[in-house]
Amino acid sequence: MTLRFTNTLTRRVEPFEPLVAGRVGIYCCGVTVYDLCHLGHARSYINWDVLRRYLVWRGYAVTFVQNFTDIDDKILNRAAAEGSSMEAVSERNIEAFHTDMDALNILRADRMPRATRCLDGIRTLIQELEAKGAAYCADGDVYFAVMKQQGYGKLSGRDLAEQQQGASGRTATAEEARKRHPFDFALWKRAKPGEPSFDSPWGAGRPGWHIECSAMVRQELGDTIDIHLGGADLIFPHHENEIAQSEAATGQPLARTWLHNGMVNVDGEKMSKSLGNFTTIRDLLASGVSPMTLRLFVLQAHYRKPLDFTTEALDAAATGWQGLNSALELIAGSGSAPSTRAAITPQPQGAPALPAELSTARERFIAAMDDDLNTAAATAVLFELARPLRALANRIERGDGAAAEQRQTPAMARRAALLQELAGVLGLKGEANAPAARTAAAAEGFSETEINALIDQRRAAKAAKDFANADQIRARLLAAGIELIDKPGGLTDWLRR
RNA sequence: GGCGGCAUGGCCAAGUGGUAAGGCAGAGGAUUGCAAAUCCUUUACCCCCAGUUCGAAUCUGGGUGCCGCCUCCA
Repeated sequence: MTLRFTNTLTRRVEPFEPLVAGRVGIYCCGVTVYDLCHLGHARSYINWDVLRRYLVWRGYAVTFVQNFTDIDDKILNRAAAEGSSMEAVSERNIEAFHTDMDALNILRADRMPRATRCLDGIRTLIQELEAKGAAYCADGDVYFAVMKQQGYGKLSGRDLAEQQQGASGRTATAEEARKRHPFDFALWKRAKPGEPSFDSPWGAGRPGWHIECSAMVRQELGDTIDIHLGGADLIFPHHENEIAQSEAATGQPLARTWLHNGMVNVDGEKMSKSLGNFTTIRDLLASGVSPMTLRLFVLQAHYRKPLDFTTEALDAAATGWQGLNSALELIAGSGSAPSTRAAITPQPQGAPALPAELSTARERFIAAMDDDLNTAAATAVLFELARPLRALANRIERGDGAAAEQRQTPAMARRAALLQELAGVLGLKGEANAPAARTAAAAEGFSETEINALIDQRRAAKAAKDFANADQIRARLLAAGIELIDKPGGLTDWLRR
């Protein structure tokens, strides 16, 4: 079984072979930092984080580069609207990006270049394109000449000759008039009065959107990289244009493999700012959805398919995560397995002989992930591994002494270690959440002392065989979201539901 | 209009030629004063039509429906 990916460039599933054996260079298109990240970003970066973790686990030396677009009309508009500066808006949102991504357990990229700090590379690239006749300057703007580039449209499956007809109605604006072809795009934009600008051979201005990625890829990873990542909505024009620029300049393929993730939909439509149907990551987390629930929700679907975001589906993921989590926390509680909460590490060479069931589980996990990152099938393996552990954890929680003993058996320990290792490859880590749940319950109307008092009342009622009264107390607390759990020895515990 | 993708049980979602993973929800039983947890059992002819094949959810053709891109977008 070999690792295979669906390459957007060839539209087929093909075996993955890095340019240099054992090393993988990855470039992931980042965000334009004019606002907070929403669930679409979360989905994309969770998927690519798993790709990265998996490659590392399989023993590749991965260099992962992700950019920030920190100059753009939207950032300037935002800065103008709030009376601050481009830098202030960018800095704030870069910080927010890190906070949100860290919360989702997404590993930080090895290098995170910013457009405003790569201007030398950008200017050099544009000059090379100009020298080769692939770019032209028009009134302070510089455009890429798509007609000069053989194969333009190969990524998105577009044919320039056919596309021209459909574009005939769009040449009215002043900018369109300066272009030689409607698909020509800006490499450098002349500065408008009052806007931040940078010097260049073509006058003061700033880089176009697409050129920064071409320059950063080259600067950080070289002319040809192994994998280029992004959302499906970037295929055209962004990635098409990146390819055109880079390949016109270097004469080399920009990336061997192009991977694109599907969109997050709401009510069947793409989540986007313009439709106003987006939820930010921090809003979702603030609403009480755990980061790992979101992660599981994303990973239970295949990365290329659209993912419909509904509260029902998210609730299902939350319940599913509780099960996995209790299995993972059982491990953490036993202190017998090594923690994989830090960065992912390669799987041990010459893995120890495992019992047949576990060894099969591990193979199924690898086969699923090798098959174009089939995380949905991979999570199924996790659930199957977790089932006995989860059952054990629940019995321990409810006071079953025999269950506590079983936790220590070698069979359970091996199963637990494997579960934790594979969960770590997917970036899933145990969350201890009981204390927070109690605080929330107490805030909802019943103080902890009141709850304890009611439990005492109920115990007395039970002793007097007054079950009607006992059940009434249970119902009363349940209505407030507090569940009573009777344990052996006449003890009663409670949980926030 | 052009390009690309998707249609699997109540919901989500794997499965690319040999009689359908997994999660959520549901049902029956054991157990429990009740509840919870646990254990056992259980719920799909894979959008429609035609074709290829010994055999198709899986391949081919046609149809229907939905989505994305073609303008900034993960």
